[in-house]
Amino acid sequence: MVVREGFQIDRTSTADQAAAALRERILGGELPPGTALQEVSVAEALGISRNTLREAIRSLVHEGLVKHTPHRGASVMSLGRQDVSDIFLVRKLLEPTAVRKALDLPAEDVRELRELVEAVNRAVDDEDWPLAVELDMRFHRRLVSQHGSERIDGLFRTVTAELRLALILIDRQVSAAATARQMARHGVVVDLLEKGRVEQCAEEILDHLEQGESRVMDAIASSPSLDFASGS
Amino acid sequence: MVVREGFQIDRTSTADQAAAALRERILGGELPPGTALQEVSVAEALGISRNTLREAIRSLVHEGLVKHTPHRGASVMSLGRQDVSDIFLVRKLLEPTAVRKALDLPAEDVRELRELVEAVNRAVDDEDWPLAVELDMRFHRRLVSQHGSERIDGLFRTVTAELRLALILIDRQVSAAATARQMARHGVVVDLLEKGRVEQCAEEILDHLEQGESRVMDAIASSPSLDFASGS
DNA sequence: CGCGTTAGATTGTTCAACAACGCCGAACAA
DNA sequence: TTGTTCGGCGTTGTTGAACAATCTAACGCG
Repeated sequence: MVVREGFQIDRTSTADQAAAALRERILGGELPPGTALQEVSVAEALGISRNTLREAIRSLVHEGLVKHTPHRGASVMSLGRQDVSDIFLVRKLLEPTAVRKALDLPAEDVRELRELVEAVNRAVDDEDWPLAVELDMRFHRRLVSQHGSERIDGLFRTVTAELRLALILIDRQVSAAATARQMARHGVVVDLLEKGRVEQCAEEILDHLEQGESRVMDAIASSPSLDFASGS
Repeated sequence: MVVREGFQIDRTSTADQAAAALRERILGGELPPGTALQEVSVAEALGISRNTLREAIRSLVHEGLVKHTPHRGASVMSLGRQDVSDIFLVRKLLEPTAVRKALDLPAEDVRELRELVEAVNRAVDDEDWPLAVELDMRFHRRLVSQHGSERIDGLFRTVTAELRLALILIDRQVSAAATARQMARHGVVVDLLEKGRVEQCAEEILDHLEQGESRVMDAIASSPSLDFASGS
């Protein structure tokens, strides 16, 4: 708690560290959706005080990763159809418009995107799914950053984080082939972008998203988790 | 604290109540941008514990109304050019696209919008500026809600709240005539919307926003507040 | 005048206690 | 059996005090 790790000093509050730790555990698949977060036990497990944990949890609630019911405690958010639909609504608005703003994209940005695509492909080849998902989302984040707005980036970041909540449940339900085919389309997007065929690129992304949405929806439908879990 | 007001029971945590109280004071103009929020004094003023206040403040930080610097405390956020630009970037993305989605708008929604426009006009006639701003933003919120996404509504809500942070500084700097002319355009928007001239309506809104942005920018330029106050 | 040092104030975090509330089972009545 | 009421028990909500870590500003010194 008071220890300095290595050489670099700490500069982040323990509450934020705790939030980060929980976020990692949630997005990593330990603490699956629906898991209750009991204050005393979690605080003890993280080695922090109950009050500090409370602050951390409040952050995660704002990020949409944790659901809080008064006097009933906090639990890892579990998404229903409605949430997934909402999330993809956001993506279908943000990503195509981002591409449209990416006309005359600097060469450096194109290179960066291409590197991400290759990284994703490598991860898919290695069948390292968690990494593939992580890189995939980083790619999309990079696209959305073309809007040039912190706030939009923020929304997109939380939205992708929430989506991962759904993805961890279905990671292995989904066939490898379908995933690979899906990921391969990123290359097409960058190609179109480089050639300035913006409108066509937007179409491509939209279709990409539609497919992604229906795949997640299907997976949720065949999942044991409740649909109405996310609250009325 | 433990008292039940009237008959209806409380159902909201004191931290949330405190956050709401602070939000109101901030948006209302007491606690102008830059005001330091000392934990002990504020907690005492609100009649709550320091720990509870901390939770409230963390909420406001997430909403963008309060800025927090480690070991230096929290203060009411003060927006710079960059923030205003960012906020209008978001609005210029969200509002025109919302209108485009509002094709074949139900009659009831149109009526609701029209009522809001009239309410705004009434407030302008009465020169009740705080109310006018409030209603103006409610009108825009209603537009954005056409996206049909909770999360987009959430982003827009925080963004408009932040904008009010800038507006309270310039409320009275701005000429009444210009404000009135600006607000009057809402009627045009609804008219176009009702006639289904969606594209033209989007243009109208975009122009409306451009004008609003430059007006806020001008006001900030001639304001004593620092531009770089929002942090690097 | 510049600069390190120290003292005071403020924030970060913990701990222990109590109040308020939800959950669950036992006792009881219909 | 079914339904209701009543406590007990565990958890959350909130408080107050305490200490550690850090920032700020005034002071004194060269």
